[in-house]
Amino acid sequence: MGVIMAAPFSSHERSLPQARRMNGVSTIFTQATIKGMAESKITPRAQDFAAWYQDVVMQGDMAEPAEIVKGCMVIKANGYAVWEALQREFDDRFKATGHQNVYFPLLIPQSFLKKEAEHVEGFSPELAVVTIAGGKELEEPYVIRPTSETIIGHFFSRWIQSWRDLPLMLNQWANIIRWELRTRMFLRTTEFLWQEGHTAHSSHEEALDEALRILDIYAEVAEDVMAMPVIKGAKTLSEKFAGALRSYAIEAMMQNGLALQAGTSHDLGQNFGRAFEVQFQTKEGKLDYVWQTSWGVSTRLIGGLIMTHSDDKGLVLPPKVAPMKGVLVPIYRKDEERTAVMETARKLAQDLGIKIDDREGQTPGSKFFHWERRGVPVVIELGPRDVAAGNVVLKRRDTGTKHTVSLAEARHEFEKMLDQIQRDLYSTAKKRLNENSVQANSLAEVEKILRDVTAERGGGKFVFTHLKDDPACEARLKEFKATVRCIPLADEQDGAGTCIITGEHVPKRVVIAKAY
RNA sequence: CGGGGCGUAGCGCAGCCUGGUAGCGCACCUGCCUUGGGCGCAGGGGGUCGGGCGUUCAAAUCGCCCCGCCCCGACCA
Repeated sequence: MGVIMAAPFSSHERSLPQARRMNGVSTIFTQATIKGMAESKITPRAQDFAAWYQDVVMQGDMAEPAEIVKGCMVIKANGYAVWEALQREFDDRFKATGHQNVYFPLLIPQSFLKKEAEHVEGFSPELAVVTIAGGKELEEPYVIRPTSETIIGHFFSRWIQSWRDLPLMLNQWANIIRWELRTRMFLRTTEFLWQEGHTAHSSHEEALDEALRILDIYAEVAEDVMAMPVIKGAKTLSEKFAGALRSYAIEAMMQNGLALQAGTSHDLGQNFGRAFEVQFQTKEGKLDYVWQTSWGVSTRLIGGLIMTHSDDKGLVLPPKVAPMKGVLVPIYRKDEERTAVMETARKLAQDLGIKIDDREGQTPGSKFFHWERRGVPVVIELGPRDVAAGNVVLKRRDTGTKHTVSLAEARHEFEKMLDQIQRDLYSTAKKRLNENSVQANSLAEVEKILRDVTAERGGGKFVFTHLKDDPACEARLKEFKATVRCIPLADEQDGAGTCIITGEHVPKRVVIAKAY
């Protein structure tokens, strides 16, 4: 056999007759064979997007549910390596813009949360609280940080006295816990990893500049590194961070058309400064509260990455975040072929900086499937025919196309291919975003477009319409479970108009969508 | 927190209705053979059937209670 393997297995295929004839060669697929494969079973996107996502996460060896810990996940090596790549990209940019890394305690005195009225109200429902420690009931319980504004506010007040201490620009990489009712791997888990930046400034203008500068960094990494197009915008007042003056976010569109808030940056004003008495003496000698910002991206980005690029065969990773940019699969039959192929393979792999999949007892076919599922951008095939001809075959994960190139050009072609994949992934995603962005000019129109959209069924759109930034107006969207994702910073459409609820003048269209 | 589903070998499942002491496929181990998209053959190892209590001569199977996970809704990065 050897010629055939049908198209990738999918669940609808399981119901097909067990034996069939292709190219004159009969291939047998028993139900048990397909279902029982340790690596298999990816539900097609069109059938059930949410199930597809779960399958891709697990088959791609990115993560699995912790099972014994409710709502938590184990991030596996392949997934954590992506996180490390993202961490590097962000961390370099934070450092280059004057931020320093620090680490604050995981446990926060419960009373701290209560110091900012809106903050406590926003976070109370999702707090995990430690009441017993060392076998004794604590006098004051600790909450496990859901975010660190409060404890950082406390220390800021000790560290900041004068305008000379400002700006203070810190960042921490940490884990946090928010007791969520509904969890999905990477997108929303009880515990997750993130970075949280916290800065203090002497003027509102400077703080706002900082918040927007960080938003630019978030957008840059999302688009240039993750190949995930985003819309930068302000959150509405009802969607903003609990305790902020105004929140900003980057919003991405997943393949099912649902929005994903992929990063947020907050203008905290003086709210936490007042709550924690973070005062400084101005150049003029007067006392003022500091103007703060906070901002974060989390492991949720990995979920966004997966839902932006992956396909029914499994994970697709942009080269810039892929733990393995390529892998070489050697092909041989007899020992003498093996010797010749492996010798060339070793040189080539070293030249390309990639690994050889030299596992014995596995056919090349099973290796191709293996790396395909794990999203490796380029698979290099090298067999006796190639060695004889001085060639090598490069296969793109995203398009599935193969290119035969000479060994001498392999390195150049490999790098060119990686570069091309990175660009193509972005433009494909960008095109999808554009094609699924529509305008609406009445509430009925918005509802008609979004009413039947769900995470599983898909069909989501970004609906651009004129809506006043008023909780009462947004409440109307709840009737069909949509939200205002953001008020784009740049006017993405056609300027001012009248609010579809109140008829009042609003300066530009907002983005309404269903979201994760 | 409401609704639904599930829990039997590492994974996916059958067995349960009608009790009789556990089975299939994949994975794994050994050998031979194969290798350009999930090779084949032969042999082999692996399970306190989620937990507890009860009914019974006998419980994966029947009854009660508990636990956990997943999915769907209300809340959220």
